Amino acid sequence: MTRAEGAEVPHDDPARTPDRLRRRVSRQLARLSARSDRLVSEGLARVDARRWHYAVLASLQDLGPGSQAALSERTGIHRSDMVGVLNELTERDLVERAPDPDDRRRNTITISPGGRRQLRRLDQVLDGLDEELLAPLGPAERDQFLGFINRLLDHHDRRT
Amino acid sequence: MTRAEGAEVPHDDPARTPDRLRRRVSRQLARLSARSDRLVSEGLARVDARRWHYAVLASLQDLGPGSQAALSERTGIHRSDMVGVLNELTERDLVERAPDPDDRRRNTITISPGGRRQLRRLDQVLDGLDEELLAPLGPAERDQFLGFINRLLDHHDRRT
DNA sequence: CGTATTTCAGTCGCACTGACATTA
DNA sequence: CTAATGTCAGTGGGACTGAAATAC
Repeated sequence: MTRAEGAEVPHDDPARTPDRLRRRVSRQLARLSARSDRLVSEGLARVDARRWHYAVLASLQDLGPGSQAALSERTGIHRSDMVGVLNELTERDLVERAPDPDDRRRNTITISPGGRRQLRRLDQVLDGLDEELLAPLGPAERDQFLGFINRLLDHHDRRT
Repeated sequence: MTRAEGAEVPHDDPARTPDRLRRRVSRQLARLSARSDRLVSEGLARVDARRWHYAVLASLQDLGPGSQAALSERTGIHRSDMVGVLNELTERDLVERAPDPDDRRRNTITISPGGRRQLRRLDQVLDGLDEELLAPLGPAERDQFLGFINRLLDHHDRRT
């Protein structure tokens, strides 16, 4: 089905040539992600949300309130982007941002009832979008695919 | 191993809660792609290249010369971005851009000997980067992973 | 005329860097 | 003092839109 490992084919050998770009994982991954991002961005925009909103709301719902730095850690959203995201979420009354009395450098972020409602909505929207994204794969394949991604992600996360 | 299909778990059910973000394929895909992109961008920058350069050079090498529109079609790079990429490639003497005598709207782009050399170099660099990206996966798993990506990509390409 | 090609200017979401003031 | 926190300004690559000029 595919070339054997370590076949030592030179990079200008016609044998590798016909699908050079198709076999470049990093490239195909980037292209797939771009399509996925567009799908998701459009879907979320229809309910006045962005990808970052979902990550923050889900983190607050599942792991409870936290400082901006803690949310940054949990979601992988950069500290300097978090402020803008929280501005948007507070504007929409989906979270509350209150000064932490125990450490006056910090804000404590809490999800609101409206935020919980929006999170349920976003989960439904994203269920549909993930379904659309993964349409060609069967249930077991989807689990494998997600498993591969998470293994790679874990591996590269532990290298920070 | 994972939840059964169609289990109808509500989005606020604690049973789905612990790894909500980890199970969102579109999100994990985007995060993995971001890490991959960074890896690749840094690696290519060390040899004065970008991702787009590789796609164009490989397409020229494997499928022969073509107009900018044709290259756009082959690589998936937007027509309006192609001009900038080709400016960079001609600056480095990796391709030649000549007016097409048969259709004076078009430029015919040809890879140069230097371009072929650079392509071989980029293939080596990218082999190393893909190896680093996929380090946790065995050979068969890598093939599966790439297979999944390409199936999804094909499916969504045929829907344009 | 409508259409295709190249080019330019600008937008957008995401990820990131560097700096700063405040507080621990 | 150093370190952490929130904030702000700015950068950068990638993907996109819209429009103009030219040639078919």
